[in-house]
Amino acid sequence: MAAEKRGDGTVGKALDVLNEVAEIGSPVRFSSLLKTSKYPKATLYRLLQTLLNQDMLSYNDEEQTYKLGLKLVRMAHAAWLQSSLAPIALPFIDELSDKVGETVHLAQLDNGQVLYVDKRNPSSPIEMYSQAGKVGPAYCTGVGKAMMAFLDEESLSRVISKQAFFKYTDFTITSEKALRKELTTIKKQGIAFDKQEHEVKIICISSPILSAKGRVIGGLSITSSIDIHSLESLQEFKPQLLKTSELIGKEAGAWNFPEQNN
Amino acid sequence: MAAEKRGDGTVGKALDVLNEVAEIGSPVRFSSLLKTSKYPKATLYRLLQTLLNQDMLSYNDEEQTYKLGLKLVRMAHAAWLQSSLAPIALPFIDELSDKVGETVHLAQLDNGQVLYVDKRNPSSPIEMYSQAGKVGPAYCTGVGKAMMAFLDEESLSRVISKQAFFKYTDFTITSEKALRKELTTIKKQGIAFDKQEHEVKIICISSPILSAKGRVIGGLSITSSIDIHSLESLQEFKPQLLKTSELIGKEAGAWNFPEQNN
DNA sequence: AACTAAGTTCCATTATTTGGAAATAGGGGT
DNA sequence: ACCCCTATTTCCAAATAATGGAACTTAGTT
Repeated sequence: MAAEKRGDGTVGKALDVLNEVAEIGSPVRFSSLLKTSKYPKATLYRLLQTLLNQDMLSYNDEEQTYKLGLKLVRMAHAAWLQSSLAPIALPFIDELSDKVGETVHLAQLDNGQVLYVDKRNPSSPIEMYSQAGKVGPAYCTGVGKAMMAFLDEESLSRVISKQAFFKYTDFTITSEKALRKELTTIKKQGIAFDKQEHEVKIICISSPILSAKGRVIGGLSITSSIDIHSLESLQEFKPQLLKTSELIGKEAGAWNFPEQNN
Repeated sequence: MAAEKRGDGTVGKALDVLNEVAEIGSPVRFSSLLKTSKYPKATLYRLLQTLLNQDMLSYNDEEQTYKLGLKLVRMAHAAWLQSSLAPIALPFIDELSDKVGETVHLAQLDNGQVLYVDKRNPSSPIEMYSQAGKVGPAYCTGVGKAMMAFLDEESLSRVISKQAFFKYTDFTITSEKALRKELTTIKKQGIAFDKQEHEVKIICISSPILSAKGRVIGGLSITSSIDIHSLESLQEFKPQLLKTSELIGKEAGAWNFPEQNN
């Protein structure tokens, strides 16, 4: 037995299709989905109809395209409230961002990737769309490395196996060996840096958020650009960053926030 | 024809269960769900397992509780990007919020309710998902009334039939008749006010966002409290509010934003 | 009108879901 | 330790829903 891979009957298939639409990221036509999809025409068609009925997708008559439905936005609000660290961490992040005057990110590990669940940007609002819900690579971001460094070996291997090691910049770590070495250093120092590994000019200092039992429940970072800060000057935020992470970890414990196992 | 009720096979049932968990808003035990649910024990159990497998739900071993999964947060980001007015409206809202220095909300009608898809709060920093994804009543909010006022009769009846007419404050409109009268005035003036109808002390001025063909695609509001503004002083924002709404409507047209039919 | 590509429906076959009932796991309490 | 009560999980034959190849419809082209 062992349905090792995916596949919970029809529901699994439907969510699969939903994911495909999500990943494409823009309105898609039926025929376009059909080309990628592993499901036969009639099946795919019916799955799409069902998802439409359920408001998980919306359909544009004129363009004949499908896209994700607003119902998801609605549900996600509930999910964010009840499943992310964000509501718990909120006051601490506000305070940290006020004090340091830089962009602060709160993230969690989700399926080997970094899922940003909150963000504070004290200065300008413009830049990008909201970060909550956005995902990024774990192996080349500050929060990602900070969280990985404190995983137990089993979880770590699982997460590492999901890394793409794509070379975003000249500084991106592109091998498991180099990554593991870096993680050892990070664990020793309690702090991770992103040295322009994901985006040119963007650097950050980051720490894991640990539960009372020492398990990783999230990550916190202060981000800046090399036009404003050097790695050394980011260092100065270390005490405040660690303090905030610790406070969030404590608070999470008080709220029974689950120890995850990604 | 007309599958009047709900029910797209198993997928529908699974999403139903997901909704139930979402609506409860906090981690739930199996037995607790079972009491509310229309599905028999074994069925409910398997649906929950499937949703767990798919990361739509997460399970807390110690507490034996289910809650919404992070996958939803992730998907919602994609949904927000591709299905809401927010990305299109972003620059216009930034500008409006800068100019007026007050809280600005962007909303859409979703299933008879107001779904907030973006928010700017010039004073305190952005707390993204704390508002995006939030829903509110249509009959007693500025954006809700502004949008309703410009619906065609068919859509309007549908939306009105979904209103609860709960009396939140002394000023809440609690009958269809009174609401329809108010909507007529709003349509004439092109602007709606929330006169503490939803929350005491909170007032707002609001306008619909219309497509080129005059169909409602969203709503925009400037919110304040009676401690700071009177209705008369909110009036002063009318030209800017209308202008911004118009610009967003135009831009949406350029991007082929679909005319919805709520 | 004939051709083509895209989208939709049909329906006999097959695979999944169903749900009552029984088994199992967890607590207390005595 | 034992029993009892409750909550959760598993089983399995019957019932139902999903499947997908093929046929059909629609819209756009030559």
